[in-house]
Amino acid sequence: MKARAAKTRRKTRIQQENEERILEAALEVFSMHGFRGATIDQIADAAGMSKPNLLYYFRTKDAIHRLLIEQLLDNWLDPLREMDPDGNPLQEIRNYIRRKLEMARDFPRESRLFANEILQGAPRVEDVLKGELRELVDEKAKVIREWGRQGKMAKCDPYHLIFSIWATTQHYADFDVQVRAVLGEDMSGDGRFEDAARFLDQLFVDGLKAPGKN
Amino acid sequence: MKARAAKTRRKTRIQQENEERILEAALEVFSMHGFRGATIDQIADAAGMSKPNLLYYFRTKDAIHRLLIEQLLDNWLDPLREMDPDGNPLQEIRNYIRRKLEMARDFPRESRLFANEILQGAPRVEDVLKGELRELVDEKAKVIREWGRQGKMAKCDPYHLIFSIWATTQHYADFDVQVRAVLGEDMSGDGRFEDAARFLDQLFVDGLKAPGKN
DNA sequence: TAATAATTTTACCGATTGGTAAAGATTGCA
DNA sequence: TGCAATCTTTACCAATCGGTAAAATTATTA
Repeated sequence: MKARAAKTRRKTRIQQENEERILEAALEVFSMHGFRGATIDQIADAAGMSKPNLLYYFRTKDAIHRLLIEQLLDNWLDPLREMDPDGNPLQEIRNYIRRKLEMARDFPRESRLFANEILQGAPRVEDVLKGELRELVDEKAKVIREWGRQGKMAKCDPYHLIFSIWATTQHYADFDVQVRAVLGEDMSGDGRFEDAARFLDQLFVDGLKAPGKN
Repeated sequence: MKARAAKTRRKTRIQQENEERILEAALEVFSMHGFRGATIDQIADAAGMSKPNLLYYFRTKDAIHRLLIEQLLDNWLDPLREMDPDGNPLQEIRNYIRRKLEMARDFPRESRLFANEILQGAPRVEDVLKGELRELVDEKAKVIREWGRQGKMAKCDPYHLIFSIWATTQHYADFDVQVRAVLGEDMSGDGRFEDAARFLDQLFVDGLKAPGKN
């Protein structure tokens, strides 16, 4: 522990700055090409430094990726954690959807980094998925089921509800290229976002059947 | 044209078999690692042949990928094409959802191949997205809007409706690892599929508000 | 300001990448 | 059966991959 303490000494100003630049560049590259498709040269290029210089701060490509994923997972589950068992069910779900949608808008690269990781078999996050994530979802699933039992919202499969919220919101980050191709580039990002938010609100609350018919 | 005709002569039995084996292997590898993350050696390995032998049938890595994407797009849009303007709106939408869900179940690698491509900026399918895909979606969006206008279903943004159908259904193929991690490996694929189908039916038709309340 | 620590550059390494040349083996057919 | 067309293997290539060694430079501090 003493020996380690010497290694864990305070970070230099330069170290601080360069690690940030590297992580920023790596997020850009990894989110675009996935782990195997990304190269250290690309990241170094995007960070505006030489490859050996980059490797002075992170000893391996894997180390950069690992840290990025770690930081990502820290924030990723927050919106779900915030879902309040004592709140108004429909309002809680609507809030959750909106928060997830905001994250897709504000952190699309993080979303794609995660999507790439899952899509390619999640070799580096499997334990988190089966541990932390699963526990949190189990917990919130119980809450949602209880809401249904109490007649505060429709009874439904809470797991698939959560999946469908993840899917619909993250879609706007992960499939951004497709969304833009279909809607046209000219529509502003904010307009798209507001339209999406309005639609998802409607879908998750009322569904699509003709109004007035029950 | 005459000169080309000579090249387009009938395929040998061996050629037929080997091209199939290669495409099958390539689908496996590309869908797992994306274009840049996949290597010819991996594909050749999976196809049980040497790299130069593989390159006898496909002259470049790109050519294999291109053909796979081409074949994929042929089938991918069929369910949407089949949506009948003269059918019962809600039933047509439910059918569309089910067909897409079946595709996610039966062709998960194709779904992931496409997802990888879009996620990584869609460099090889941009023209299809902005052309064929966009036109089809525009056409069906008009149909859905008309359904709303006639009071046969709720008025809603048809584009975001289509996005949300794509997102929710493809999620089960693209994020399979995550879905399994949360639901547990033990649940059979069929059970998962039926649960998902039932939930999506409920969501898209009735939404989540408590039944009886309008 | 001198010495020490931190940072950057230059030059490189072996392994792997996508792809080729050409000789050898196999196949189908007259 | 012979022979041309098809197929497969062996041996390679230049470029790029992730990563290292060590000298040269810059920043920090006693």
